[in-house]
Amino acid sequence: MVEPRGSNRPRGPRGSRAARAAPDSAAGEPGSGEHGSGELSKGERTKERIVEAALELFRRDGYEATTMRAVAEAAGVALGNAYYYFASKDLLLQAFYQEVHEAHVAASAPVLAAQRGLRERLLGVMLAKVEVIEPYHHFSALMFRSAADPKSPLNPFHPASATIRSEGEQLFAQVLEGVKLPKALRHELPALLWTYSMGILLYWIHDDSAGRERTRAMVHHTVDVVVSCIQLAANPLLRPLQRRVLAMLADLRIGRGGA
Amino acid sequence: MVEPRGSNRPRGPRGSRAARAAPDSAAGEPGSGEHGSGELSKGERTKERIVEAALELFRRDGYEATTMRAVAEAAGVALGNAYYYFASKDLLLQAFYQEVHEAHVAASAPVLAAQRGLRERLLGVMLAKVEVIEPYHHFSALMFRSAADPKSPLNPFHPASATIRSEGEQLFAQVLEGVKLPKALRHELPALLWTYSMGILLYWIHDDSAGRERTRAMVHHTVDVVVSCIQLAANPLLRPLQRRVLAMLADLRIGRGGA
DNA sequence: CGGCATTCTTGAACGTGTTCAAACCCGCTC
DNA sequence: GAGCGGGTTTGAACACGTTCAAGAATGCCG
Repeated sequence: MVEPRGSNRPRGPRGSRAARAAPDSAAGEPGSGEHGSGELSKGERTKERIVEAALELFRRDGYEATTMRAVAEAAGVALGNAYYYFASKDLLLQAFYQEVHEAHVAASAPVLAAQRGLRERLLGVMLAKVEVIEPYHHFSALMFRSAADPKSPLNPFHPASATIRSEGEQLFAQVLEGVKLPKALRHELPALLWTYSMGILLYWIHDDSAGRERTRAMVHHTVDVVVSCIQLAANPLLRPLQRRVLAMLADLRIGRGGA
Repeated sequence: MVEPRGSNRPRGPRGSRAARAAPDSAAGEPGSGEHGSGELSKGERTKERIVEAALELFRRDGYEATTMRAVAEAAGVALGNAYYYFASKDLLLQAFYQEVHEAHVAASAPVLAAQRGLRERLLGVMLAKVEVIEPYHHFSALMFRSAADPKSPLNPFHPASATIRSEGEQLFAQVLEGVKLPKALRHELPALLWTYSMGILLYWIHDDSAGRERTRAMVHHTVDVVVSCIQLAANPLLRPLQRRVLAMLADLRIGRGGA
């Protein structure tokens, strides 16, 4: 669909190739099928080492300051080997997102267990997010840099990021669990809230206030607004507006792959 | 405020320096003060040549495929000289944005002259935007890539982009001219509409439909929604929501430099 | 064991954006 | 003219992300 990338840029001799081997995304956990070898295969162990080295260096030095050479060295492999498992440095970031997301889910669990009201649940989850990502503020800008580029596998609409995006939406679906909602919205809200959280992230990235106070304030405000909007959606006075918004969302979904 | 960038990355010998000379942003047009020499100074002419070469190559080959070496050669200067005038390749893009924005203003003029209703004016201006940027779709992603990075001078909140952003808001202020509005919003709307247009841009970037039809449809829908919201804002029933939104916006403005 | 295929690994090489110290130019004053 | 000084220009050099052809390891079948 998108042309395979190397068409305008001048190349060396013979610029073929397209998809790498990429021993990735096997069905389930390792150690399931095959001839039950004890644990991870050799390649998988190497991949693991590379991810770990990368995450550690990212955390310590930031994304830009971490070179692929440093990652390779820290993982005890040759430079080219890192590229065998991760076709680009950006792709290494995906591992990072995954980790952050899992931490976020974990941090949200207590809130979701304790609170019943929409406002409290949403607020708790959003504040948990801000909490969780705080240690990475110094380099998280990068998320958006390539996230906005349609050609980058990191943008949330790229197939490669589909899982992580849908996991994000899932979390917001949990936020809505047990909450009374206008039924026209029930379907749309998880994706909308996920988008909203991306907006907060964008604000957060630009926020250099101490302790990220401004982002926290913003979360309080916007959660109020969002919850108000959701509740107002039931009001018959707003029916025409609601119709418009739903029509827009329907169109939006045609554009993407949207499940 | 933001540390001057070269603190973690390993450097060659002596990594001092901070601000370049950058013979830029003189008060008015050239040829005003000084001993009235005919026209542009030598340096200004060189700078001009570099911009022109860059824009042409960007248009022809896209941003990534255009190398600084190619720009320099096309401008008839040495590589290093391009960096004397533009501290980075990104900064060259700014010249491009400027050009696009001026084209957008020009394309909007007829609409603003002819239409009186808010919906028509906003719709016309937004469609004009989509029209104007269409030729650059193949590489405009880059706008957002660095636009989202707080450290990049291209992000709209960076001082270096302040002028171009405020020019954008100005255009939307024109859209509102002669339109009846809830006066609480009058102040906020230009910036909000500009933000809205950025959102559309983001959609547009990801839109690979033929003739960018989907974006156009999106514009129609969202303009409807936006106009509805503005009109509803006057409704007393929504006063509490309105108050919340305004409080949020106030907070938002503290964060930025916002005029 | 000997071949063969597949997966994994290597490191040199390429092209890129960017930096820097040294030169060049040009108008000025002695 | 000689010397000075600041704006301008140069091109080599650097570090980086990425590619690639070639080589090891490993597994598999006879």
